[in-house]
Amino acid sequence: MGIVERRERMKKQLRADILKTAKDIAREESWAAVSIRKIADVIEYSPPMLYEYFDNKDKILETIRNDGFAALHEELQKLKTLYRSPEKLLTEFAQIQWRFALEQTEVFQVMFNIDGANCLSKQVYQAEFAKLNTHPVWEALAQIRPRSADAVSKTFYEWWCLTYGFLLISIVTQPRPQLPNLEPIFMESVRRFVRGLS
Amino acid sequence: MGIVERRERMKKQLRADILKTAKDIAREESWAAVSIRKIADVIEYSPPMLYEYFDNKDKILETIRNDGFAALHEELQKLKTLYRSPEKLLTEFAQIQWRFALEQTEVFQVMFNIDGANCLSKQVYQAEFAKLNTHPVWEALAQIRPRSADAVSKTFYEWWCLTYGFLLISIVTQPRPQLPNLEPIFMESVRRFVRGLS
DNA sequence: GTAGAATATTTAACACTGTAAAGTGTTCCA
DNA sequence: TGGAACACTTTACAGTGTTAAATATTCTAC
Repeated sequence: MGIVERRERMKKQLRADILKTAKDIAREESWAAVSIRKIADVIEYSPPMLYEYFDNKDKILETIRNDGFAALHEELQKLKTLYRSPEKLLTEFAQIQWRFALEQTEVFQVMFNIDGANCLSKQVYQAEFAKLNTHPVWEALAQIRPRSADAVSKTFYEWWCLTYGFLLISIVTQPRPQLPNLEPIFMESVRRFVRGLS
Repeated sequence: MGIVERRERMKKQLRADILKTAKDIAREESWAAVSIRKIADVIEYSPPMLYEYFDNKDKILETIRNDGFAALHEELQKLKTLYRSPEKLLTEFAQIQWRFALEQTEVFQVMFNIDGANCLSKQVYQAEFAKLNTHPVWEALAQIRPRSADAVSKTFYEWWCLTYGFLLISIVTQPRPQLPNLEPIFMESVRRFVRGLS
């Protein structure tokens, strides 16, 4: 009775292929160039086949967006087990965010709707700001400077804007030969922010 | 001989109408919903007529983007005559940026390629980072903490990422009605940045 | 092993999109 | 008044997301 299992496995594989192909095209061309027909062409199926796996194009992007946030969350959980110092956790996570934006720019573009990536489903942001007090970054901030939950949440939002905002601007305004090495500037900003907390 | 002048005037008007209509549609629906045909419909001309005024759709967005940056530059020049204190200039400008992003969100979206606004022509960013030492914000930063030109330019980039990054994240992640609550957090971040300079 | 049901997949079509070429008016000057 | 210049529209093409219908394939039951 391994037949249904094999089918299930192939379905999962094809679904993953769709997502990968979308990202590949976006990386090599741009998100504006990503079309259902082009993806179908690469995975060697007819366009309507994609609708067996995703309700519509937007859901494809939504999946990539959610996966992106999930991947960062995973990294964050790893860091939590690695470092006891909340300051260290924050700067290390910022470093990971930088690498992620650099190495998987096309995913980052979807996560924040920039440069042609346009995904209507935005409920992932609400999720990011729900149950804040269990978020490792929130915990780290509270640990560094214990205050009311609301005050910590404010700082959390500042952190969010500082790190992701920096990356967004850096990606969108690229290429920018005048300021070649932005990573040190980014990390310096982050460290100053962390220092300024206590 | 007022005929050619009248024609010239009407051409200019129509050009402005195209830009305004694009922004109107973007504001009421989204940038994804802005199409040549829809604009043509509103200004009551056939679609190809638009190509007498703009080479293509991208040029329309590019114009809106450039106009947006130009508008902010103008405000900045005004501030320069109003305030002697560089700290005051910076915080006041941040306030203006906030209001601009709030009141002309659709222009802001084009300026930074977010939420469906997708404009390929990015040379305005290069222009923003060229001749930095004449930029009022650069001057203010240099005045507060005089250092090497490179060091000031670094700080300028941090300022840019802080303010615009904050606004980008706020626009992208928040459903509109919640945005006003964030202004104090934004301004607080800006003031802390300015304080940290000296 | 074959009929029929269930799945898997494709073909064809619709209503959109940006844009170019060709055609039609309309205005103006000699 | 004829013809050039200009203003503008019609038509068309290749592309988009998406749906319904048609077809091919696989599996199940006899």
